[in-house]
Amino acid sequence: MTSFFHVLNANRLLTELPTVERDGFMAVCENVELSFGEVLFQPTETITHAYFPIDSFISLIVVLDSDNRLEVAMAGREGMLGSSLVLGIEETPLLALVQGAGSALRITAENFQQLLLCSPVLHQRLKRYIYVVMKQLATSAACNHFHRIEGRLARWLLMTQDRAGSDQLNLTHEFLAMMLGVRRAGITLAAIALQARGLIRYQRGTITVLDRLGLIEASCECYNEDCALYAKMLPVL
Amino acid sequence: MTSFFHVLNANRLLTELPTVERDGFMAVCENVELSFGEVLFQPTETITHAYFPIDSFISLIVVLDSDNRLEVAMAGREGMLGSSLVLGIEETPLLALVQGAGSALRITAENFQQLLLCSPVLHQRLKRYIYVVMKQLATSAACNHFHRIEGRLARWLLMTQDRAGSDQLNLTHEFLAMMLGVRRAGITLAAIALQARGLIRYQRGTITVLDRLGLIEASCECYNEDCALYAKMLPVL
DNA sequence: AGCGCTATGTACGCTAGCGTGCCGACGCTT
DNA sequence: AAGCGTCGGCACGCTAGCGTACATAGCGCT
Repeated sequence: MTSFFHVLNANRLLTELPTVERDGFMAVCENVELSFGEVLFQPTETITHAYFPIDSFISLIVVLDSDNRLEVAMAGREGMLGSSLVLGIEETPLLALVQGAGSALRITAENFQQLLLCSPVLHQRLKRYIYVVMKQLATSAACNHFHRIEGRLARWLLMTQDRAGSDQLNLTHEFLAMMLGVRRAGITLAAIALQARGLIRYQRGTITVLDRLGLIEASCECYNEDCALYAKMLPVL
Repeated sequence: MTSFFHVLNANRLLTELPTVERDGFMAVCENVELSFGEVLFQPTETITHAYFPIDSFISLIVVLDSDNRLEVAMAGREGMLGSSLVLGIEETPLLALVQGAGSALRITAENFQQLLLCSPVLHQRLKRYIYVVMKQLATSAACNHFHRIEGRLARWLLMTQDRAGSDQLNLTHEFLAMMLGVRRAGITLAAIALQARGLIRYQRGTITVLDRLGLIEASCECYNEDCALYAKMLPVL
């Protein structure tokens, strides 16, 4: 197995493709480094590229107005950005903000859409991915409405940990407040509660997950359901 | 802003198709009557049919658990049910509840997926529809989180009015409470406020829209944005 | 060592909405 | 005309979370 293949292998949507499809993809993609805070897409902007994160991850955020924004989805190595290209639409409804620096494979919108025409396996897999995202969006709507900050915070930390592949996350309360659409002080209280239960430890912009199972326990059910849905629709082959 | 429904008496996704595609569709679809309260899909159930409402409309509801449910989308003659079939997935994530009785065109999952293979115009239009739904799901998440009951109620009444094609809606506060994921008493207060402003009138299970423009004024911006998005992505040809 | 920026802790009063329960009014049935 | 089930009005205390403000504490920089 070549190291190049290993890199490709790192995005879960691209694993185990037929050789011809993989080669086709590799021929037209490029490796890019994404840095924290980078904005890949602005809402309603035309998409020029699709991204397949390898060890980076990106938050997808609804911007209602300048005061009200809310993260509704996240894409790491299990997903992609620019999925609306799969539907033949060259615009994105959401703000895409790089939340974990790292690398990603990038492909131009045009090449990507060409490629899909002769990559039925990939195409089908990406349609399944869109279905997963739709269900997650719907669940998010209910979760944000009904669940308490503490449970939502726990869920968010778990999702981030999965994508960062590390116990240690660089996050401020301020940033978390923006993601969850709540006050910074609200995050502080929830974080104190989680820390008091020994589930996390944090200091000045770094949060460490100490007890992953306990955190799952503390999170709302939505975390487990998200995982189960992904596993069902996009199993590791 | 005017609503985008009043002109047509057929399903808007099916209008202005090339003759070949329309004939193909008509050959395999059937007309069905949907009655209030009927459940067309249960979450995670296998979909057997796609529906294209004509003068009926259907609520799509996330069921978190027995206490917590929330409407996240609505499909009337501007949309369809079973859009995941367009993605090649034969299951639905949401509860589909008939909210306005009436007729719809129905087509079996198998026929539908066959048909799409030789109906490029329809296929493309339905992919655009999925994009619209995705954006609406994302916006809903933020709207339900940030906006007050009164504004959300106004928005919901407008959306329902558009799809019912009538000023008079048969709705109880109880039902509205379930849709918006709030208390019945919360709806009563919001409804009193809207009535006091002369925007609606209601009485024992019937709500009449008196001042549509005023109601738009009272609703959150999400209503206008939904309309604008649909108009942009799926214009009348 | 001291400065200053930023992250976090905390406290204040306030509001929206919750859960609940009760009552009256409407209107359908008999 | 009476009875009854459903619908809507309302009131109670309660909670989560808001907006705001200010204080402390860690950390990099000079």
